[in-house]
Amino acid sequence: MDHAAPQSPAGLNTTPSWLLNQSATHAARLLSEGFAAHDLRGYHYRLLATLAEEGPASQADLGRRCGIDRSDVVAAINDLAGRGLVVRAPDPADRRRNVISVTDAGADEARAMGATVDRVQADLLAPLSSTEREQLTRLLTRLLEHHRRRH
Amino acid sequence: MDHAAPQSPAGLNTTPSWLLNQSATHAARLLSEGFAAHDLRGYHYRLLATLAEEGPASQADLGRRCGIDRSDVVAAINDLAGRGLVVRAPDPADRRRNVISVTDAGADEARAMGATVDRVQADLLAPLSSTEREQLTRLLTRLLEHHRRRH
DNA sequence: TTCGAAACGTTGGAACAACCAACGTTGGAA
DNA sequence: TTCCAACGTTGGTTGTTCCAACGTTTCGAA
Repeated sequence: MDHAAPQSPAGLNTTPSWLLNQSATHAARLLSEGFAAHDLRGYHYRLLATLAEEGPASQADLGRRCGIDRSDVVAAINDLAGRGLVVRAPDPADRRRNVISVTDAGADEARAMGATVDRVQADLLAPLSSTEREQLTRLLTRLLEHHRRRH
Repeated sequence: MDHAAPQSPAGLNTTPSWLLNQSATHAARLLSEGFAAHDLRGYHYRLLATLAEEGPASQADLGRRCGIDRSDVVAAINDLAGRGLVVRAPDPADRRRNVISVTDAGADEARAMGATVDRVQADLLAPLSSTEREQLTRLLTRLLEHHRRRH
C-alpha cells in the first residue's frame, strides 16, 4: 500500500488502531527489507537476539520469551541450526527438552542484524525528536504492559 | 538494537518497532474478535466504512483510498455484494469501471461495525489518559505522514 | 508406587493480510 | 490510428500468527 497516497477517510485514519496498524506495517516492511540482506526473517532475529542476550534456553522457553508459538520455533531453529548459527542439543537434565545455544557465527550474525535493526529504527523514527521517541516508547510500553497483565 | 544497554525485560522489548508490532498485533486481534461477531473481516470494514463516509466509488478508487490491493478489493466486494450490503453496477460513463454503492443494509452494518470498532478502541486505549491518547495519535500520524511523503 | 496430568518437540494445517503477475477490455492522448 | 494507461478479474506467493494432535518424558498427587 505504499504506492499512491491514499486519500484518507477522516473517520478511519484517525483511529489509533488504524494508525498503529499502518505504522507497524510500515515498520515491519522496513525491517523485512533489512533482514533480507541477511537472508533471514523476523522470527530468526528475535530468537537469535534473545539467545545472544540471555544465553542458552529450551525451545519452549524461547517461544515464551519471544512470543513465538512452539511450532514456529521448531522451523526457525531448524533454519538457524542448518546455517550453523545455533546448536540444538538434548538436555541431559530433562530429556524432553533441547538446549539451544548460539555459536560464534550466530553471535556475529546477531550483532550484524542488531546493526541493521538500529538503522531501520533510525529511519522509522526520523521525523520524531528524541523526546518524542521516548514518549512513543513509553506510551506503547504502557499499553502492552496493561494488556499483558490481563491475560 | 540496544545490545550495549539491555533493559530489564530484554533489549528486544524496548525497540520501538517491536513495541509497534506488538501493539498493532494486539489491536488487530481485538478488532478481529470484534469483527467476527459481524462475520466480516478487516477488509470488509474498511471498504464499507469508506463507502458509507464518502459515497459510491469504483473498485480501483476504493482500493487506493483504503490501501487495499485491487485484487483483494474484488474478493471483498464479492462478499459484501453477496450479502446485499453493497451494489456493484457498471459505470455508464466509463465502461472499464464498476460503481460500488452501499445499500441501506450496508449502511446499517457500517454503523454497527463502527460501534464495535469504538468499543475495541476504548478497550485498547484503556490504560491511557485522553491527553496521552492524543499524544499517541499525534506521534503516529507524524510518523505515517513523513513516510507517506517519501514514497 | 502407581497413574494421570502436564510439558516438551514436532508435524501439519488454517486464517489473514499484503502483494504481484498477467490477461482481456476500455479509454484517452500522441 | 496507434499505443499506453487504467480497470476488473483470476490465480497465485509470501509471511505472521495461531491451533490441533501425536508420542515422549517428567512430575505431582492419590
